[in-house]
Amino acid sequence: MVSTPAVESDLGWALGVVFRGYVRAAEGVLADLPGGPRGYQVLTSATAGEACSQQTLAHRLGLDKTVMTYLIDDLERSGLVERRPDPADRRARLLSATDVGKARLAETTESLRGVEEQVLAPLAAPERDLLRDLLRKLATRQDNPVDPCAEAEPRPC
Amino acid sequence: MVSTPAVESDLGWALGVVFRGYVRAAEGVLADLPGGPRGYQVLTSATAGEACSQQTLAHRLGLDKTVMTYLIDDLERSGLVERRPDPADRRARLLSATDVGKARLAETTESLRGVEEQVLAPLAAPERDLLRDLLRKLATRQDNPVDPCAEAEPRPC
DNA sequence: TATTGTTATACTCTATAACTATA
DNA sequence: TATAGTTATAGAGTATAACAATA
Repeated sequence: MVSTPAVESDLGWALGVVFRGYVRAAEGVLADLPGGPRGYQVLTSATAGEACSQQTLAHRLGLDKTVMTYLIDDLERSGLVERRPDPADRRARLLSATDVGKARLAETTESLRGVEEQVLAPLAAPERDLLRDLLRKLATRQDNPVDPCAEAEPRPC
Repeated sequence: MVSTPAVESDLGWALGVVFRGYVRAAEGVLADLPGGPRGYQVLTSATAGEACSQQTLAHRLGLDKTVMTYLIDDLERSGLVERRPDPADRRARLLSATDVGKARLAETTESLRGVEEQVLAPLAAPERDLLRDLLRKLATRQDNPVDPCAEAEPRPC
């Protein structure tokens, strides 16, 4: 009668287990990257030129703006990203990845592919793709518009 | 060229956004329940009689054993659960939900169903079920065996 | 006056280790 | 000696608020 534990029907429980499992699995790969998983996400955005302002990036990544400051401090100290005043609004900082940062991102991304496959390993291949798609769809729609700078839309960044 | 942000292909990013989204959405419902989302999970397990020992429960829920102590302290102070020494091993505590706790759980579970639907709202109905199934499948397999007490199996709990 | 980013402070959460009681 | 649980302490992580520069 205990064959199907009650917690398992809780979406929050499943999400938590999977999320923690991913973070734990990615720890090895992201350990020496400043900021860990979040540093990786910032570096990704900086490389893709999506870092219009620290604040919009912070919102997109689900972080506090003060955390974003520390995070970028560390990444900049390691020579992975640079920030300079936005000529159009000198209060804001434009974030960009250095060549070193881009190379580092490429390596890390490659390693993370392996981690993701490892985390999703209990599922069959088509299920893995399905889960990826569903999560991405949910994340993008629940979060905010697709355009990274669409919130305060004075210019396309 | 900025139409598909780079972070969005990162499984970790999607998981984080969805997980945080769920936690935020559930906050209202779980605010006055001691321990929040984790208190809810403990209460669920206690009601279902899956709380063979605090330690196995802690592992199942992804918590430290010390955190489990505080969590149960709060739930017990609120009269939702009880713990008493396991007659078969008086070092361990058997956790059970009180009648008040069971009633509270029923209410909360009902409210959470609504929250889950709200979180999954961006998906079509069949996609929602699919995502639930995939997450549960992944969580149960990645976590540990189905039997809640299968780790140290001296007796079936 | 409002906003971006920084800094300083305080608070919460979590992990570590020491302790008790049982085995 | 080893384990379940508790307690105390310390550390990391996080949020709050005050500040500087720019709009």
